[in-house]
Amino acid sequence: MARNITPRSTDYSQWYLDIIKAGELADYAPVRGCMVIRPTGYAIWESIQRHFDDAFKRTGHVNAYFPLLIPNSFLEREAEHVEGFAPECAMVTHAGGEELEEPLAVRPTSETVIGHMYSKWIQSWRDLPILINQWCNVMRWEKRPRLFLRTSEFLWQEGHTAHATEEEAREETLRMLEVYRQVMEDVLALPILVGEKTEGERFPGAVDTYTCEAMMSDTRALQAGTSHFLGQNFARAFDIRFQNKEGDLEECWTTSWGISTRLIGALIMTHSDDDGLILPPHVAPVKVAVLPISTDEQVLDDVLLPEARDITSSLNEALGGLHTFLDTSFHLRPGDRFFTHLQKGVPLRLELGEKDMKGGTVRVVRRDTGEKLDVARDALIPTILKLLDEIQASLYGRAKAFREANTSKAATLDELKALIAEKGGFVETWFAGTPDDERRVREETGGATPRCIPLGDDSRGTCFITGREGRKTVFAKAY
RNA sequence: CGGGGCGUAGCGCAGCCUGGUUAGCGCGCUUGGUUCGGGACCAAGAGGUCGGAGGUUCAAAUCCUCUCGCCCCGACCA
Repeated sequence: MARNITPRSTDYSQWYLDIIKAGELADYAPVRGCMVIRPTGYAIWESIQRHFDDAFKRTGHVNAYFPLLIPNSFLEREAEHVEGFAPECAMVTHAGGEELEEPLAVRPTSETVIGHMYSKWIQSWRDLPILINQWCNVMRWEKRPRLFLRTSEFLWQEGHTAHATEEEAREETLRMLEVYRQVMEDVLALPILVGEKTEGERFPGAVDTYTCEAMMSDTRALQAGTSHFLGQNFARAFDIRFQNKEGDLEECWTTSWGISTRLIGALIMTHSDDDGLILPPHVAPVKVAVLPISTDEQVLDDVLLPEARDITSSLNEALGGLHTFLDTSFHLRPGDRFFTHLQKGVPLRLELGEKDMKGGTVRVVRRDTGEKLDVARDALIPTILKLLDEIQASLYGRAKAFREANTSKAATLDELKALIAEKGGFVETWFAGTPDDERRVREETGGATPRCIPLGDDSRGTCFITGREGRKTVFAKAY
């Protein structure tokens, strides 16, 4: 049988779905727009969770859990928030065989319930800050679902913090943005453009929204994570007040920030090739697959398997976890066994056969380059550690070079239109427009939206729409 | 919600226009054999109320009506 993945150049959507299918990552669920995350995909999510959760803990956050069902009246308390989320809320109207007095929303995000609880928990300046994170599922009834990128139900993490001062809340917003950037770059090997959202792209109810933007291998942008400075909007709506040192009542300043299973989609669309997924070693649940190869059962039992077990356990020890998979599917032929791991993105494959045993070597194959190395058994463990680091760095470097090659500049709307139509990718502009201008650009360019105003760049120039002085703004078509 | 397309075996499809024995093909699956270091081959099997309901007809996967569901492209969005 020939390859079962549509080439990326032929049909990107199909390619993406094929990789998910071939890698056994996820399926559509019986309910429209919902997905089933299969064990292979879920292991990736657990790995992502672990890395982010560690980073949250290091920055002083703790985990908690808030309810799935939110009274509709809660959502209505913040005007922009309800306007933004009402259209995509799933509502529970009946329970216990009766119609409910008040419909309950299946949480699309938890600012409201958490705000409600914070107002009870916070009395004094001594209660602040509150730094809580929640790992949970949310539901947004999207018009057009796409596995991992936009499913009706998805898994995510939402951090919600409350602070005594604006300055502290703003610091928190940017701190978590930086935490996101670091984990995404160092662990997921995703080059990230961090910046501020324009007015039209802001989170409903936020004062400022910051974002991590990544570029997929079809040059479209993907919003990989966001961090919001909510000002006192939710504190006002939910009465989150505290008494300061002087004895006066003040409203809190709150933040929220989130990443989701969408990151799995980002991994797929950044690193995969036409053979399947390629996982950066730091996030890969299985970093090394060990395949003893022989048709001789005696040789397998007496020589290869003991050796493979030995390699597996020393590797697990060296890697500090169960990251090595000993493949004993001997009912399959070698080619089939190779492709299983290839499609699932395992960074390194070790082949151990009689030839290798005689030569005192192990065949090591890199997933990212296909390069094959015969490594001396004595040097195996350190070589693998080194190779994993190399793969990690190489995947990041490759993606970053790709992003840079697909980033350009436009000074006028016509230039932007031409670039979006012909080249795609990120286009840097000067922009000072309103949400109406954003809509206009979107229509005129066939879908380009402002992705962000990059952080740490205070340069100014003439806005390509209004002619006023504008900030550097990156436009792109986004998922 | 607008525009397109599709429902036939676990998956992917052909057959439909022009109705006619027992509904086919590829992959996968089962069994046996030969293979086995980058997706094997041979042989024998299992597996279908042709999305659903109604109608036309001697006869419907095929024609007609209604209905349900799914996918793609837009608008909306992490």
